[in-house]
Amino acid sequence: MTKVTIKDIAQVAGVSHPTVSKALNNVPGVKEETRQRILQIARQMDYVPNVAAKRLVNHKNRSMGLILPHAKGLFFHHLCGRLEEEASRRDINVLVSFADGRQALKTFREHFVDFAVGWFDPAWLPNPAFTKEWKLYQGQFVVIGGGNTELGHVLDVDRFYQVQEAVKYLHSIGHRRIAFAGREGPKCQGYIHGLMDCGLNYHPSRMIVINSAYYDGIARKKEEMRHKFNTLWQGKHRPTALIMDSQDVAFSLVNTIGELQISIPEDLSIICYDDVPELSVYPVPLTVCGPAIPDLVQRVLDLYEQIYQGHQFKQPVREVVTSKLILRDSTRPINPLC
Amino acid sequence: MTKVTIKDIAQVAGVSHPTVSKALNNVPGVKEETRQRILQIARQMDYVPNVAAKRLVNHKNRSMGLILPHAKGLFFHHLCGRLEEEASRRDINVLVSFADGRQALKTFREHFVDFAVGWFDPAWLPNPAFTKEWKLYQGQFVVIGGGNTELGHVLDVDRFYQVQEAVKYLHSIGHRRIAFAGREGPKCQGYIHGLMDCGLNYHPSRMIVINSAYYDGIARKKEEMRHKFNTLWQGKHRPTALIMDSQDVAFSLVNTIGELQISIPEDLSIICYDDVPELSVYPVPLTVCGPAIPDLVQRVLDLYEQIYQGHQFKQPVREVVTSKLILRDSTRPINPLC
DNA sequence: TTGAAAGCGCTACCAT
DNA sequence: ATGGTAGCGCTTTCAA
Repeated sequence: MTKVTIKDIAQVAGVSHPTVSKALNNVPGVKEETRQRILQIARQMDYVPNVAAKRLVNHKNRSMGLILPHAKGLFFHHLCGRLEEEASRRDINVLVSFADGRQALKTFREHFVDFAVGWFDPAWLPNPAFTKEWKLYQGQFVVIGGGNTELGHVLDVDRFYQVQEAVKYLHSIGHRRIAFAGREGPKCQGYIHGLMDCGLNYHPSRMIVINSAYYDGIARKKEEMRHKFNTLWQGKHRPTALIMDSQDVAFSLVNTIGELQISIPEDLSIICYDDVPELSVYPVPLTVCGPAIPDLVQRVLDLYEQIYQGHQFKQPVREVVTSKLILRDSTRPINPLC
Repeated sequence: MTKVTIKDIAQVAGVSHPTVSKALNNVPGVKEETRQRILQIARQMDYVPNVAAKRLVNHKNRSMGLILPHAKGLFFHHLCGRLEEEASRRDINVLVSFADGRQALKTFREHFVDFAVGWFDPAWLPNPAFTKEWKLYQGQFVVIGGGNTELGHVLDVDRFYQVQEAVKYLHSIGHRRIAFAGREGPKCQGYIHGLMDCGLNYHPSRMIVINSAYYDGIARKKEEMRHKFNTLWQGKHRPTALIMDSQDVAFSLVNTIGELQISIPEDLSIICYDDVPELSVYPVPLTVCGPAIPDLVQRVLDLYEQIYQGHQFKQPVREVVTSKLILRDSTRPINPLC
């Protein structure tokens, strides 16, 4: 099964191979009659263009790489699914890499993926190795989910604001003793500022800070949370509402809460950051905040399209994807004096 | 920012470009000293090989594509993480696609990923469109997790056997009324055959068949399960043990069980298919079966290495990755007469 | 409108 | 051990 090349077609058609190339690529400068004849012969001979040869000469393609260096949990899973779905509708190839940023970019560079979308921690800062690789990377680069960088476009997610709003909402329905569980970072800050905005005191014991990292293993994390939550609940600062900073915190903590015979929302109202479908079918459907994945995907694809069309930005895009609280059954008003 | 080629390296190193090529590819015939010097220069210049040019002369690059067309849930998440980790240790680029098989293969072809690993349903059969794309695909193709195909190598997972063993285990610790919840397929069959092997009657009402598909939404699935399980539990065939066919079934069902005030394992022993870490920190750590992700990854990488070395298989690999039950707290012996 | 020639980056082959 | 040259399949001048 020997491969058919444009030279073979040229020979059969009695023309030269550049003419075949032009005909096949709809390049003007070939008589319509000749073009049709060539097209037909190509079809008959089952010609398949050699992408390697094409790519060697010209480097454009519609593709996009998603970098998820420490993707953990369901949010990223849904993000991948949605992005693939929408991108394929627009005829864009999506490849995802779970390698660290530098390595992922290098892989994309090798494999001709010329538009990269990276999800990084809010605290992320490009290190020298990354910056170097970034400079080598010829394509466009978009950071979503935060991270401070001048290197590319940024589609940020306002964690701070969203948690702040969550606090305000809880306050508006009568809660005064509001706790928070999560890692340090913008969500944590949003919690504190939310309290201040409502004229509530921030009490350190109502802040459950999770230290264990992903690689510590899930068992360790769960143990840590159970212990800390129990201390809070038995202590004198028992809250009436709790904000959790992510879906995976909810995963461990809601169980712990159940074990302690605490009812949601009767004894404790809960709001969770991360708008993933799974949280809507918890034993009690959870009120959530955080960016809507479809919105995020839409913005990324719009940006891709602009860049693909060759639009020149005077300066990198800086945009914040907002969202609103989704009320479900895990929050309820309380008598402020109770 | 112009691209660095082997000619650029050759110039700097004061050698010819074929020598650079040999040095970079570990081809014998280059003095060790020269090789080292070239390697260092290549690193300093941030050289990235042009995979298109390599492909044009039929040369492999160390890359691997993972196809996860309908990856849902945590198992795939952990699979991605582990594969990336182990592959990067061996200097293999991993790219993952969430597109359907045909589209994913096309994407890999266009991006010169020359080893594709696809996870497909056990019932999967390549359709004509897929087969056509497969023929175009230059690289090697491995199916993991099942699917019947002659097209490539198969690293199967023995769902049937694993569930069968789970039934036998439950029987061995005294259970006689064993139920199953999941989709139709090999796991389901394994359940029935397991019962038969133990001399137990298969009773249709003890089989909770889940019909709702992924895209029906998680709420629908949970509702369906709750209803069906409740019917079983209130009926005359109330089981003492239950096998769940996947992590996402557990996700909904364990909650339902809790709502019904049923204690695990006191009232009901549970075994869940899918060996993911999350199941070890459920309110009660779950006994699980199913392939160990590290084993799966190891086998894939071994196969990759063999193929990369140019090993010619007389016939496609057909292998089954086995595993054993992991006992945790969700199963307990019962008095057979109880 | 057409085609001859050059060249993309790489490896293989055969000199030296 | 090293390098010159050819060629993979294609597109792109540029001259006819």
